[in-house]
Amino acid sequence: MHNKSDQSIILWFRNDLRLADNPALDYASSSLFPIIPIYIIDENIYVGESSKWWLHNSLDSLNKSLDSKLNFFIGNPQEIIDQLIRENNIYAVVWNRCYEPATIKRDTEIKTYLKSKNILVETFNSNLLLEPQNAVKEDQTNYKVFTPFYKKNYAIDNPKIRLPIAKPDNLNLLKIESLTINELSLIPKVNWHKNFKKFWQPGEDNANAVFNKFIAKGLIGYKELRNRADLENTSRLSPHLHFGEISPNIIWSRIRSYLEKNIYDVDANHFLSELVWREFSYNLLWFFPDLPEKNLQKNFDNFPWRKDNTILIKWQKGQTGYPIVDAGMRELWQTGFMHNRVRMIVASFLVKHLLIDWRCGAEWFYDCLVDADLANNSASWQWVAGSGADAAPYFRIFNPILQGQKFDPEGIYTKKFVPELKDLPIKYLFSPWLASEDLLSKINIKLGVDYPRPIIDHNIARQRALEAYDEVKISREINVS
DNA sequence: TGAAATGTTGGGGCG
DNA sequence: ACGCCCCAACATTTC
Repeated sequence: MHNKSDQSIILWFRNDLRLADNPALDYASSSLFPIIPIYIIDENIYVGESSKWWLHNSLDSLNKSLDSKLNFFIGNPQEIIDQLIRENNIYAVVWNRCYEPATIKRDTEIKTYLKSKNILVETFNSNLLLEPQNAVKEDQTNYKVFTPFYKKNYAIDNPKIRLPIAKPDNLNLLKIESLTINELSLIPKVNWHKNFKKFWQPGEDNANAVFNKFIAKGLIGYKELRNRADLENTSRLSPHLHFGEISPNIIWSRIRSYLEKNIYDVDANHFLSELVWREFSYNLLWFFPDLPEKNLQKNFDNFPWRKDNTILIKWQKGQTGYPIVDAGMRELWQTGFMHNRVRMIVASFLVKHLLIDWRCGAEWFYDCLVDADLANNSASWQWVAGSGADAAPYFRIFNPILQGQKFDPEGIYTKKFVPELKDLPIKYLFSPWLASEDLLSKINIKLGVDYPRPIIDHNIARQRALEAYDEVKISREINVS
């Protein structure tokens, strides 16, 4: 039998790779037992390629903040933890909760198992302002429309939204036999991500620096300018949030104090509403675990998607012939990220112009985005497709020419990622096929050679999409009657 | 968190 | 001076 004085506590890090405002860490540290911090690569849970790059760097950063005492493992978490409790005198296992269907199932089983072994298990909310069960309607069912969800649950002074917890000091950490970070083999072998480090610096300190920069430079004018692809008014916090390098509570409380100066500040309020969209996505995924695979609205099950891999690949590679679409897809490939407005444009283009299943787009995004997040990605794709909650109406078809003109008015963003068009006057930048042969040859562009002709005519695609969506309308009428 | 088609209005050119 | 047409400019409706 172990002595009580030998006991230690296992702190299982997951999507909470930070020290500040980390309830599980706070609990472990207050327990006064030595902490064995662990991270497990669960090979049964799919992580996108860009996310792996981020994860490696974020873990590296966390490990440094933990005096290089983070213990890495690969395999089945239950087996790994089981071995740890057999080899060590473990008082408790603690973690912060995750909300993806596969993770919920896994964690529930582990919790049951550990309890059967008489090991104390404590879990916490570190990742959401309100957990899904705590943001339901009076009849206990979940919200399907964003605005009431937001208004009823996310008043700025809602006492149910926890204030951030300070970072504990004097951590007593135990290093045990485990893998090195490089043995996790997270860095993808193909070096397409070689430039990511120019755009992104993972880790808690960097997350806070990005947030500070946003408050100082991006927040004023945010409501309108967040849509401008050529400006830097978006927060770019999404990957930091996904991996838990910063908590939504830290963001919430900071903006809350900002609002004390002017509670009606439209920019700060709009920024908070975007944070609540994240909560809404998690809520939807919680109550509809099939969200990543199945249409939330069943009448979309009969939608006549086109299966055309050649077209899909052209979209993925940024070769559609619509410069704003191609710029976005190339930004994604080169940087692991895409501006939010442009995400909507390329998604609408795939689903409505090309009539390709939103799941194909979601899969590509999930693999390419450093901020890939099952809840946000699934909910947002369904929103664009029209099959989701509070979705974009089927008839809202973005015109990729007008969207380019509106949200990249000088073409700076587009020309950055589609440099072959850098000399094309703004008048034709978003519709190069309208430029004269003469003009095109002056700037050394031959359409179809140096830059593709449009993959499909906008007006034809628009008509075709409206007709396809008619079938959804008809099947809805059948479902209703 | 649209875009296009259609409708309305009002000023100016012109017979 | 008047009515008619044209057509921006704006508003409304429809997809």
